[in-house]
Amino acid sequence: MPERPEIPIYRQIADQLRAAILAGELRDGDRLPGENTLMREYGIARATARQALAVLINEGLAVARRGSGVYVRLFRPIRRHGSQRLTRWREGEAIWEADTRGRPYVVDAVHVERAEAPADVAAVLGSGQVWVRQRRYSVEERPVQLATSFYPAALAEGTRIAEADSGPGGVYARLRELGKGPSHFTEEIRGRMPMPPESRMLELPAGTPVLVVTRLAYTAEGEAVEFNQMIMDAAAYILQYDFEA
Amino acid sequence: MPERPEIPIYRQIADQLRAAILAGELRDGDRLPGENTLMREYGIARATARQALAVLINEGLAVARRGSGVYVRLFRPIRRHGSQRLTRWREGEAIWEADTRGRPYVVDAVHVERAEAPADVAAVLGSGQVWVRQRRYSVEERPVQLATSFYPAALAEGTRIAEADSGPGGVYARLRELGKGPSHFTEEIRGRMPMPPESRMLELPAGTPVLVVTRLAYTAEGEAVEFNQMIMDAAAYILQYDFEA
DNA sequence: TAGTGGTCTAGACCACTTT
DNA sequence: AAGTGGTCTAGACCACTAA
Repeated sequence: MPERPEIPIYRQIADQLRAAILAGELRDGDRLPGENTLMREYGIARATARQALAVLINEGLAVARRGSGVYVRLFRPIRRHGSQRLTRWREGEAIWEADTRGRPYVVDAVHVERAEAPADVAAVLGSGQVWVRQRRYSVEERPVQLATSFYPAALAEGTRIAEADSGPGGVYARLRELGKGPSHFTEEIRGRMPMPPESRMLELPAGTPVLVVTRLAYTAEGEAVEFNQMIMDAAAYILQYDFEA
Repeated sequence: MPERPEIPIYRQIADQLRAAILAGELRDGDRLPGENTLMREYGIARATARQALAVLINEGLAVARRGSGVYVRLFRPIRRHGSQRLTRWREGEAIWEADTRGRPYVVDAVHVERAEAPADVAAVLGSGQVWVRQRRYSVEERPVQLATSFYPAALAEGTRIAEADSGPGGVYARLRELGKGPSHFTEEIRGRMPMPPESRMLELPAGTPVLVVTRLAYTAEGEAVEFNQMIMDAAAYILQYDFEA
């Protein structure tokens, strides 16, 4: 086995399995050799076999199903257009429709409340009191995004922005009715591993990072009217931005 | 110890340590309790203590240094602007701490060659033969990005695009001289765990995802002149895009 | 030299899935 | 009932770091 004894056994095994996956010998959903198989085949201890499989699981290339086996992971991303998608809100259509292109989607875990803004949010919105809208998006039964939006309380108070159902056209339509329609946006994107609550809400298998998109929306006058933070299953998304030189 | 026996011991320990990190009790660079400490303190076996620490390491919250200990991880990102036209919208609004000013990039691992294009590249550039430019960027001694650019061979042949040093102003200046200056860009962003070669080149600790940015550059006439794929240490970058409704 | 993390063995019991 | 992954114990030897 130790063709290259300087490389740990569990890494050699992981490398072989990864190569098989990337070469297409093992496809999406295929079953990988399990712990017992690896123990027999390579003459190693249980923990070592687990370690090899853990490498692939932590790379997001495989998922473990208790009582069943370890399987090659699927990747069917949603394409999200950053620069073009927001042009359609004027027509009263929910922004989310643009992303899924007719694929069925579900919004749940909706939670709307008035609260004191975290320091970073307050600094941007210039308002200590905010209305907070939280929700979760799922596509084809699979949760893919958690979103939390903040709006200055002075703006949202008494409007449907402060209700669970924000009405036709969503929050942006309400803002426009207030003469505060968003016209400029900035989006910041970071990548990191999920925290446990995010992992739970998005039902993420080990080895899946999240994309954190923070969007700020401004009126034409430069007033910040929305702070929106989205936590996305990185395996579920491709973000696309178009711009000119 | 088992306040909630349904939660595995190693998770309970990891949760306590994570809470201490997020609460600021343990700061960037601080040493976490090591394996031996956890074994004594919780009366657990070695493997269990390792498992607890592995959770934090895989979340990117900690890094292990052999022979030394496990430490809380630093996060000092670089802010990368995808579209810089709307700079007035970002003054005084940096949400996440980022230090971009005056930090020079060092470029190494430069490799330029003529090759046959991969299928996806060929489909975009409309050219099977391409010149490939690879390089690595580092900031403050730390490698942060790998980049691979493809140019149609018919365009690059005989120009400095096909040389290691592309000359003043870089490749884009050469393209302009050819009357093929890029004027429209699209960038696609994905997040995933790194493959071993990427991990090695970027010297990534376990638990750090990468951001994969694929940029396509088009002339004003709509001709694709560059396919550029960047692999970025996700802990080192914030990507920012500005746009209007 | 003492302590640390990295790798590995050889067991064990459990919950869960599949047959 | 058999097989699977999830958790855990109790050891071992090693390479590396720091005092």
